[in-house]
Amino acid sequence: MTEKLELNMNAYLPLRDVVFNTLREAILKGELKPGERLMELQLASKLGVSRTPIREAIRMLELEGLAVTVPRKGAEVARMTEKDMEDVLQIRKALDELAVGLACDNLKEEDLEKLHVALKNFEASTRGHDVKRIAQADVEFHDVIYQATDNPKLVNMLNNLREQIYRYRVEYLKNEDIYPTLIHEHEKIFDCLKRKDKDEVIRVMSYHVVNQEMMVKNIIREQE
Amino acid sequence: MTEKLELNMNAYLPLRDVVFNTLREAILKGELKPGERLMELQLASKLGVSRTPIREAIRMLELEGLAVTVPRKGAEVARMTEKDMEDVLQIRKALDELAVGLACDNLKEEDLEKLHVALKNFEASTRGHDVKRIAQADVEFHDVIYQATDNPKLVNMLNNLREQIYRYRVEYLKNEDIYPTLIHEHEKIFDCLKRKDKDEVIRVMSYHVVNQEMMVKNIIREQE
DNA sequence: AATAAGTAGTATGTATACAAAATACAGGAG
DNA sequence: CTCCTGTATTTTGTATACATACTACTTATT
Repeated sequence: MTEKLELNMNAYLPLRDVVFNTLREAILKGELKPGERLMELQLASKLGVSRTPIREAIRMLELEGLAVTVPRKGAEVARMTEKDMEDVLQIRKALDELAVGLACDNLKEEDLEKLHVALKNFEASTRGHDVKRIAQADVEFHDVIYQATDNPKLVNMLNNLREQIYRYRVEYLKNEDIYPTLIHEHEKIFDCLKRKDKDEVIRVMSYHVVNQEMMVKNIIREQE
Repeated sequence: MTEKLELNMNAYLPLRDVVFNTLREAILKGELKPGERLMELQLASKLGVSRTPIREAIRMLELEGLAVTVPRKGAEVARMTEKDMEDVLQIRKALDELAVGLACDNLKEEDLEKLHVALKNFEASTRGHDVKRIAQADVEFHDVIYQATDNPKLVNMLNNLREQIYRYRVEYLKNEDIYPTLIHEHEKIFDCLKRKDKDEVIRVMSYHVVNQEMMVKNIIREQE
């Protein structure tokens, strides 16, 4: 039969998505710096594709807030001022509170276990010095909560907001002094969820995000 | 899809943006119905442009949540289930609460005046029978609040969320019985903002959105 | 009659060609 | 020296061509 051949072809992704993911990664990792121009021809030759998928990927980055384009001038990696960061974190605070509240209502026993694993995993990661791994472990902890909201649109928006501050988060995670605080806050969130104490978990999450905001703002101020 | 779909070429804008706006309007107005396919060639010939700007516009609609594309199959106007609507309104409730709280902190005297004008304007519009005008007046009332948040990103997200339920909102606004309630709620919001009673205005706004949610859900249930 | 294979037609994915606008720079006028 | 301007170059905007996958219909086989 010809069945298996078709299965192999299923692994196929449109180039625009491959390009989109590649550029997004590069921006988040800081390989493409804020303000850097995204020139279609240059990117096309660098990635070995034509301009068409590049252009479509840029349109997508644009709506994700990772790129800004000026008509007839082109696109560049979005710059972030302190004000932009405040705006993003203000929204993120509201949505993280919503998410953790929903999670508190919905969490199953198995979710709590996953959360506990993620918690321990984060704690362990801070004993190493691999900042990316720490950031990843933190993402995974919060992801368990996001998934429990049973609201895909909300998950999507929270991931997007997280993306927008990722560059700066990695910076502040280099400061090892904050690890104990972060771990403690994660533990408190976990405890509240276990006890189904909705009001309290929202309060803790709120504090957790505000803390982040101050850290990130310090980073930005230093960079300027 | 036999409507005309004409482009407004007056503005000096890249065609992708013109096409994007045109298609978005058509979807919101219901000229393009949920589930309807968005075929590039067909749209291109109908709008008198090539496929390129159409494709880029579709990528943008996709990230706005107004279109869904399946690789190698094409795009279609996003369908909305009752669950999707719940999800959107859950988020909207959280962000509207945030917005009205911020507005309460920031509102200047002139903003209050603008809000009062919008309030009266809405009231007046309900005495006519032009549903679109009523919807527009409602949008303008809430826009004054959004603008006062001084958070462009939040404004953007709220506008996007509003877009996603616009089709159904216009439906429920056809029910004239609800006008007094809506007017009363708007008045309460205005009064609270005038008195700078932040806690209360958030409570009222929350109620306002929950009310909408129930109405919209009824509409969807009727349609199924 | 039902199903499978083959085939024509259609739609999307990608590349490239051409047009128009923006930018950079050189040279000349004041 | 500064500013303006014209031209060359670069870059984006748009259209089109070609390749490939999908759809639907027809035909053949059981």
